[in-house]
Amino acid sequence: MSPEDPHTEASAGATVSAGQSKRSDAERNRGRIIAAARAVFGRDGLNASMASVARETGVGIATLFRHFPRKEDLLAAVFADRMKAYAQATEAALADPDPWHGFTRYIETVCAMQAADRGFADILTMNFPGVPELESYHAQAYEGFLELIRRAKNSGQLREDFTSRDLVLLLMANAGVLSATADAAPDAWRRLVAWMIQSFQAPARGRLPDPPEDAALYEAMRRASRSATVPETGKRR
Amino acid sequence: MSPEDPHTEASAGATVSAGQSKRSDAERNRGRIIAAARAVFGRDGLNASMASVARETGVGIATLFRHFPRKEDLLAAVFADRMKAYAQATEAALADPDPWHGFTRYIETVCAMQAADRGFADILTMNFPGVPELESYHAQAYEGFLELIRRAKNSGQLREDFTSRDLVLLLMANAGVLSATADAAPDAWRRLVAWMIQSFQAPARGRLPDPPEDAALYEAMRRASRSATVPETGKRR
DNA sequence: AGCAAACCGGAATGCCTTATCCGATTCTCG
DNA sequence: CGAGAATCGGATAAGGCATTCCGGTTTGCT
Repeated sequence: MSPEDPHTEASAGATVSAGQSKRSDAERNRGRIIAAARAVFGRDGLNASMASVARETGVGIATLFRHFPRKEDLLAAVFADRMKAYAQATEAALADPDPWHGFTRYIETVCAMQAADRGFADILTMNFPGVPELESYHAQAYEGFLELIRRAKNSGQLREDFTSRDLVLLLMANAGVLSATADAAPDAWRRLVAWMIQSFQAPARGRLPDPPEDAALYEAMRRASRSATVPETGKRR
Repeated sequence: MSPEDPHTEASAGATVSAGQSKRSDAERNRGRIIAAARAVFGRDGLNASMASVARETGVGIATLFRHFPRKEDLLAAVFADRMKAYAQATEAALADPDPWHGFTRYIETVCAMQAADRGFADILTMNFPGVPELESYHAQAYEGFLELIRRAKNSGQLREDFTSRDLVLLLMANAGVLSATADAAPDAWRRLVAWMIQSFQAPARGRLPDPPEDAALYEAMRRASRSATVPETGKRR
């Protein structure tokens, strides 16, 4: 198979069983919705409204919600292929003969994916416990990244105290820079990433505070995903 | 008084000369509102609702809006003293005999202020062109930081290619980490800051992409402040 | 060609936000 | 201690959001 050419493939069969049992106009609209949503979320970020997606597609609101009953479902359909690319990026990086170069190129690639798609930037710092399409790729990418770390450390070029949680930290930091700079300074993120990568390089320049616990980070990402789909109804106390 | 034009006098009194000419209960309420708002914005971030501030204070919505006609005005009153502390932190850092230590401690202090107050974390990555209380402190802090950079570079411990825009970048990145981790991993930001500071230290480990233009960063911060006060009404095109 | 089921779009619901109106209360000064 | 004006607070407006309802239209099968 040729795994390149993700676009046409993904938009056609975004979910596995979406294939047949629909009427042709419904099938066509589903594809158009996903394409339009990709553009809208990529431009305006994850909290672009469902109405704006419907408008961009040229269909009514009801049509949108019939195909994707909750906003979460649309997000899953739109970002499934990006998550797939995200997971596959580790394989490409592992194929690099130079462990350190593979490691840095992976980080740059992932952060560039965030920069290219403001919605995806947010998605990467979230977990969607009810959406296996996104979660499984997330786990898969995590596995690959662990191997990347192991190789880079063995080569002596990655600091020993680097952990996988540091990537999550960088993704969150990068999302912050991207959402703050947006179109006004679209390349600012590159400088942040460069600062961080140079710091990751061995030898260590000093001690670091302990990274956050895995469980704590997971909890943080889970909360973020809740407040992103449900519009900020959180009044605690 | 002329009923035709009630707001010029009112806004002047609310912002500049908040001292005397009010009734005692109004004066007392003003103080209580600011205290409550400080707590609410610190806990929930900048987009906590005005209603929640009124509830926390124990006053009606109208009272809140009479004292602070726009949300922006309340933000200015609440964060003026933090901005002052932010500006004064450069003086403390300049008093440090060790230029590098003063530089790093300043960065840690500022990022700690972000972590201690989620509202302030956002404020620092924004500009409020219509609010001199915030803007002037911003400018003052900027001046002090330039001097800090000069000293640290002269001592040979700060990389020559560091610029003041890198602090803005770090503040944006830190805001991203803080808003993503929140209570779930409240110390995660310390690790990000440590990574960055170690990278700032001379000698340079490699080249960096150019920092964003000053004008571009300013524009980005200005936009952020607009979308923070006005609730996301931005429909361009 | 006909006809039912599936699908469509827009109007409507309910909850949120910032901001304003107006009748009731409370402070202040004589 | 008694007006009168400043201040209070709940109801209300205006608009954004995700989501649902319903009458009209299109499709596909016979």
